[in-house]
Amino acid sequence: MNESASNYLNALNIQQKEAILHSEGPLLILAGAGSGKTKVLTTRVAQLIKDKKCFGNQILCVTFTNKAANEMRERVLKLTNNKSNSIPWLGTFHSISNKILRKHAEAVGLKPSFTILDTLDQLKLIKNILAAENIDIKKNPPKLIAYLIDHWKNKALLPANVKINSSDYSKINALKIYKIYQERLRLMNCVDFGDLILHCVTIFKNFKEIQESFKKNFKYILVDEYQDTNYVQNLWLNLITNDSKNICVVGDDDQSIYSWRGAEVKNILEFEKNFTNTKIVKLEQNYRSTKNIINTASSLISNNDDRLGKKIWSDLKDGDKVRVNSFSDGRDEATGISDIIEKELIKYFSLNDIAILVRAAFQTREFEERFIKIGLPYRVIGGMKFYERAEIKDALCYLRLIQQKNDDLAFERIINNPKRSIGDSTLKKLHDLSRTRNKNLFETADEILNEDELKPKTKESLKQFIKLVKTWTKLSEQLDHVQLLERVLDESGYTQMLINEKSPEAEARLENLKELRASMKNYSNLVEFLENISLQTSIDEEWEGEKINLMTIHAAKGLEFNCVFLPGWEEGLFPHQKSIEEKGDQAVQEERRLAYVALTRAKQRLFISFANNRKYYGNNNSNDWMPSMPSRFIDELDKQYLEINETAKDNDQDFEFSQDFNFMEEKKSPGWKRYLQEKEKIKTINYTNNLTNFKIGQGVEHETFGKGKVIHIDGNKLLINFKDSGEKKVIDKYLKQFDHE
DNA sequence: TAACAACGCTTTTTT
DNA sequence: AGCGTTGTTA
Repeated sequence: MNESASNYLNALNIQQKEAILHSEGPLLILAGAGSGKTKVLTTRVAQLIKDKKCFGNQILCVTFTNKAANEMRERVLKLTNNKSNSIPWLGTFHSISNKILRKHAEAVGLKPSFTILDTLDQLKLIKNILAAENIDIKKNPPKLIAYLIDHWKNKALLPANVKINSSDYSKINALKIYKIYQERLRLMNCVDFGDLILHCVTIFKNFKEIQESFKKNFKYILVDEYQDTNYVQNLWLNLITNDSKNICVVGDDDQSIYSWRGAEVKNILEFEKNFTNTKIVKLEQNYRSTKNIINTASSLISNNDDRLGKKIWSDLKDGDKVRVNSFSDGRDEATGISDIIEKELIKYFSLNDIAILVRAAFQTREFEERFIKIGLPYRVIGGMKFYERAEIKDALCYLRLIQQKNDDLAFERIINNPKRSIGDSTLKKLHDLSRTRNKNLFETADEILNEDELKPKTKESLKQFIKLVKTWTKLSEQLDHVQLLERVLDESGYTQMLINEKSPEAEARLENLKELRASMKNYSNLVEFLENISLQTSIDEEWEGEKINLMTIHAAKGLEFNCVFLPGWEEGLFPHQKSIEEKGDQAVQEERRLAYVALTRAKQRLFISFANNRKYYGNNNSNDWMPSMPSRFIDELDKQYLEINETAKDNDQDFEFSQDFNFMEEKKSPGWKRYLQEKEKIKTINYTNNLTNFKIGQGVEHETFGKGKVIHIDGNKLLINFKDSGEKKVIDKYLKQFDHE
């Protein structure tokens, strides 16, 4: 062992060392939140290479997200001083499967240049099939069918293997669609996310020599976030694991939050039954959070059953108590949190150290509005995916069609975009003809230019389009992919269409297309670009700059922040109503694990909050407030680690968070009465707030911005011209009168 | 065919 | 409030 290797081993605790040095045979690492599991995994990989147990390309290392994979790659390379291509098989299940499938596409009847469809393409395809089969779209919602297909794939079930035991019509229809769907995918040379993995499994099962070559190559296997693997992923792993059984999985049953995607905690619970002589290592020391945070999180998760029973502990200081705040409504919550950030945190922490983690994506909106208003920079992580934007998809579909004429979905998307007077009726005709002639849409369109199927005007328009695509196809052999895109956007009239629009949105779209061009330069040719773009979540999430982080709890998995805000801890939102309706107590337990993940993201400061009223669906009528109750999870937190602030409820000293949950039925319950009282009070507050006492031209003073003058009034929001900090919008309650000379 | 109004549904979480 | 689907009109 060389010097630097022993150095980095010294920085580890006993269990961590144990996990790293136990290189042979099955190993299960139960790693609590913040227990240094990434460190263990990266060090383990580095150690295998340094000890010459194998080459970097003989290690299969599977992570859950691209972000995690990139981070691991960086850290391993740092430890081994190696080149970036030295661990080629480090990636997500999907990206590794993609790589395998490109090599062996023919084994499942595909060409290596297959396209990966995203969720929207999938849905569109299902809709098309439903239309062609004359199946009622209302009785058979495409989304439900997509969901069922996904579930079957997660269970490794091809159409022929699906068993439906009841006379469940929606499932019978869905299965029928599934069959056609798979045929269509093959004809278009496309796969969906689920196929990436399932096709690999099929190949491993049907082609022993291919399976053997991988089994032989992968001397060591490592799997991160094992608690979130589903049946087909686990099967995939088993098929690729060789007789030496050098498989090391890392997971935390308390952090299993993807059962809705087919994840089976069973995999981690039964790992030792599957592999005899499994070595189990528990990492229980938390290096991330203060004692108060860890103890709060532990008290919550202890309410779950069926745990493997880790006891995580922290050696760090107690730290501040976890704060629980109550607000009158969602907007108030956003205001309150931004106040805490400005008044308490900004002095000690970078904005990058601050995160707001929400249960559902729509919750970020109120915070965005607030931050825009007061001028605090923020970033939303994992929001709109770059390649999902309409203009990007349009551009990609042009390229997809150029590269692969049988991509009907691409054809359909761009045929009338920009408008070419080729509308629904023409498209319907094309679809029908293509089905009877057994040709793809492009071929069919090309063919009927010589026939009398279409009106002359439509025919001419279609002719122009076909001609353009053919020209681009020829050009694609001479030009590089970036130049090709430029030609396409130009000659198709797409750019001109956006320029003509003259709206800010159109300008943003043009900007996005520029960004697309820039990102294409990272790939050497069109095929390579198209092969990889679909698996890219977004074009390198910009982490640069000083910004507050906004994201869902799911997206925050694996991350940590000094200061964490957890808003919206209300019954119905968290735990979410839908999840409870679907799966009852099992779902509540998963929601609780999600809450546990949320709590354990925090290193130093943790703020939980709930609002007494929340508006859903962006309803602006003041009477459409949904009354909300504090989440049961707040009740489950051990109070000795909390500091509770009932800012919106100062009249009720012995207020308890646990209110009567079924208040709808029992309207005379104390909880209901209290709610009515609160509602009255909130109305009063809002009323007085809207009538501000300040007048335009008046001198005012603000705690942080100093002195200034009122220049505009909008309800209780005032635009102030501050002497030192310029124009800012503030709410009147933060202003004092200041009579200037 | 395209442009526009009306309507109803939505929001759980994602590779 | 925002989107997609449906209906109406030029």
